[in-house]
Amino acid sequence: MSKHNIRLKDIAEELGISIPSVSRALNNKPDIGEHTKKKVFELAEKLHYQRNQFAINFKNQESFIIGVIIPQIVHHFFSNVISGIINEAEKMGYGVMLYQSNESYESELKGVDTFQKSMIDGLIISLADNTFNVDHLENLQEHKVPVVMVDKVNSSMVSSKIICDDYKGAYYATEHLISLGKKRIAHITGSLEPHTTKERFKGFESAIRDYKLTFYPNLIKKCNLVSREEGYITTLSLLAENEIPDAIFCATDPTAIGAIKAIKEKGLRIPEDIAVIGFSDWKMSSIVDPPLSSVSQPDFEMGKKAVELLIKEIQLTRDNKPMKHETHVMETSLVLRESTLGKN
Amino acid sequence: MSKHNIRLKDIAEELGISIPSVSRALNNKPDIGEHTKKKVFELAEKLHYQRNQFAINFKNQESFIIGVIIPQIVHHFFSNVISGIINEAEKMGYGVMLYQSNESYESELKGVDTFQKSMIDGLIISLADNTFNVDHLENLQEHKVPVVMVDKVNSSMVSSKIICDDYKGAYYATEHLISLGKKRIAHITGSLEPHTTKERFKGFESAIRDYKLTFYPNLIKKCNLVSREEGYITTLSLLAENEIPDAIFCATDPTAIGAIKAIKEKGLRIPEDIAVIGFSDWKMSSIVDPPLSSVSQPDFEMGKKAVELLIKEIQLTRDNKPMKHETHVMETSLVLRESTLGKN
DNA sequence: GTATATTACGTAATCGTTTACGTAACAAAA
DNA sequence: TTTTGTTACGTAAACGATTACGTAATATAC
Repeated sequence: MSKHNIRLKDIAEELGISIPSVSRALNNKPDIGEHTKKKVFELAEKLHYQRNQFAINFKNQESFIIGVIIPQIVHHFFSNVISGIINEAEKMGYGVMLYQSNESYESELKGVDTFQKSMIDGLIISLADNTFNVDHLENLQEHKVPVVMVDKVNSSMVSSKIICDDYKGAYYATEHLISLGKKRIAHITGSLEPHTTKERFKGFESAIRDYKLTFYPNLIKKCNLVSREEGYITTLSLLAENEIPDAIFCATDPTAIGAIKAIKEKGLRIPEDIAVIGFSDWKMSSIVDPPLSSVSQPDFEMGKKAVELLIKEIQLTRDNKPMKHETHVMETSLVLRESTLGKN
Repeated sequence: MSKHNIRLKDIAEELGISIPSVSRALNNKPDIGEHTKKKVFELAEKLHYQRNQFAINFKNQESFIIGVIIPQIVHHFFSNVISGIINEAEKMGYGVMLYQSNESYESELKGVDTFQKSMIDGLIISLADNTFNVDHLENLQEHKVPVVMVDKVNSSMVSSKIICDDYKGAYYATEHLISLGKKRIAHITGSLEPHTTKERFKGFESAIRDYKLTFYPNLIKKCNLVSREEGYITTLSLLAENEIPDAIFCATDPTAIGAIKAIKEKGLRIPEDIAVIGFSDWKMSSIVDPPLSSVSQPDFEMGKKAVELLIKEIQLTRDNKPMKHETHVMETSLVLRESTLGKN
C-alpha cells in the first residue's frame, strides 16, 4: 500500500527525467521523444498512475461540472429533463450536480451558493414559482458562469432559454376540444407567474376567439399548486354552477386527474358530458380511467438542448469571446386518449 | 470590470501585509491581531472577495461532492431516494452529482469514471440489474472513496448498505391477502437478481407456509422488467390457466397496475374475485381504478440515511481511522386501498 | 565549414491558498 | 538584568500539474 497517490514526480524520478517531460509524454505533446514517451507510458501503466484532477481543475480554473436546479425531482416532466441533461452532459464530458428548490426562492439561493462552492462551469435552472428576482443568477453570470433557463424562465433576464411552445400546445388542445363539438369549454389555470401557465391560458383564449366561441369568464378557474386535490376541488366548484362546462382544459395533468375524479363522482360521463384534456402527459395519465388526453412536451429533448447551449456558452466564456444567447422554442404534440375521444 | 477575481494577494498588497496574514484573518485563525483582522475583513467585503474553491479543494484534496448512481431517475422510488440524498447532503455542506445507469453495467462503469474525474469524496449507488462484478466500486474504495449501497446492493461487497426489509414487507402483504380469506395467491416476481425481488419472493413464500396455505408453483410467474406491460401479459397468462388465483401479490406497482388492467378486461371484480397488492407505493398507485394497495418503502429516509453513513465514512477516511461499515434495514409499511379492501 | 533549423529535453514560474517555521517586539517572571 | 513567554506577524514551502522559455545536441542548407 503506497503512502500517497502516484504523481508525475514519482514517474520522473524513477526514470531520471524531468516532471515536464513526463507531463508532455502523457499528454501526447509534440516536444517529446518517442523513446521517452514509451517508457513514461509503460511506467505510468505499471504504477497505475491517475491524474490528479484537483490540480488540473485548479490550474485551468474549470471543473467540467454543470449545476442543475429544478423545482422538484419527483416530477414526471423534470425528472425527464434531468435525464436528458445527464445523458447529454456525459457525452460532452461533463458531470451534473443536482439541486431541488422545492419551489422556494430561498432554497434556490442556497443551491446557487452550494454550486458556487463546487465551482460549476455553468448552470441550468428552472425557476421556482416564487422567484421574481434573478440577482443570484446575474451574479453567477458576472462571475463568468453561464446560465441557461429551462421551461420556467424569467423573461427579463438576459440568457439562453429553452422553452416549449405552451401557447401552441394549449391552442391545439383547445382546438381539439372544439373539433369534438364542445362549446362551453372551461380552463383551470395555474398561478400565472411562471410564464408557462400564462402562455397556456393565452393559447386557450386565442383558440376560443379564433373559432368564434363564447368566452365564459366564470369557466376560468385559477389554482396555485395545480395539484390533483386542487383540480378536484376546483372542478367540483365548476360543476356547482348553473351552467356546467362540456369540456375542461387543465393547465396540468394532475389537475386534470383531479377533475376526472370530480366528474366521475358527480355521475357525469367522460367525454360525452364533459371532455377533459391536460398538459405535460405525465406517465400516470395513461393509466387513469378514462385515460387522459394531454399535451406532450419534449422533456428529454429540452434537457439535451439546454446542455448543448450551455456548453456552447461555457466555451465562449473560456475563450473570452462575446456571448451569444439563444432562445429555443420546442414544439409540443397532442396525445389523444379516451378522456376526449371516448371508447372509439 | 476587473481583469481577474480578487485574490488574497490583492488584499495583502493593498493593505501592505503578507498573504498568510490575510488568510489567517479571513479564517479566524488565532495568530492575528484584532486590528489587522478588522481591516482585512473590511477590504475583503469591499472588493467582494470570494475564496477560490479550486485552490482550496486542491490543497485539501477534497471536493465536498457526493456522487450518486441510480438505475433510473424517472422512477418514483429512486427520485424520492435522490430527493432525500440531496436534502441531507445540503445540510452537511455537500453537493450531489447524479448519474443514471439505465440498468446497464457498462453505463455504471462510465458513471464511476466520470465521477472519478470530478474527484467525488464518496459514492452512493443502487446497482443496475446486470451488475454482478463490483471491481469498479472496490477500486474506488482503494482510492479512499467510500461507497454506500442503497436498495439494490451486492451482498458480497464489503461496504455500508441501506436496504429496506423487503422480506417483511412481502410477508405482511401476503398476510394481508390471507386475512381477507384468499387461498390461491399468485406472485409475480422480478429477475430475482437484485436482492430485492428475491427477498420479496421469500417473504411471500414464508407467509404462505406459516399460514399453512398450499403453495402453487404454477401461480408463481417471473418478469424481467417488472413493468406494466409485463404485468398485464403475465396476468393474462395466469387467468388462462385452469384454476385462476383469488389474489395476486406483485413485486412492483407497475406490474400490479398491469395486472389490474388484465383482470378488469376479463370482467373479473377486484378485490372480490381477485385482490391485488403491489410493492413500493408509486404515486400513480393511488389513482388507478381501483386504487392499489401496496407496500410503502421509506425512500426519502433511505436517501437521507445513506448520506449520513457516507459522510461518516468520508470523515473516517480523512482522519485515516479504521473504517466501520453498517447495514441499515429500514421498515416498510402497508398502504391499504380498494384493490384489496374493496369499497368499504 | 559556417549559418540556420529542428528535436528533445531541463529550469523556473505559475495557479491561490494554507501551514510549518522563524523571529522581532514587547511583557512578565526570575 | 537576564530569562522566558506571548503576540503578531513575515518567509518559504507545499499541494500536482502545465507552460513559457532557454538551450544543448543534432540535422540540414548554403
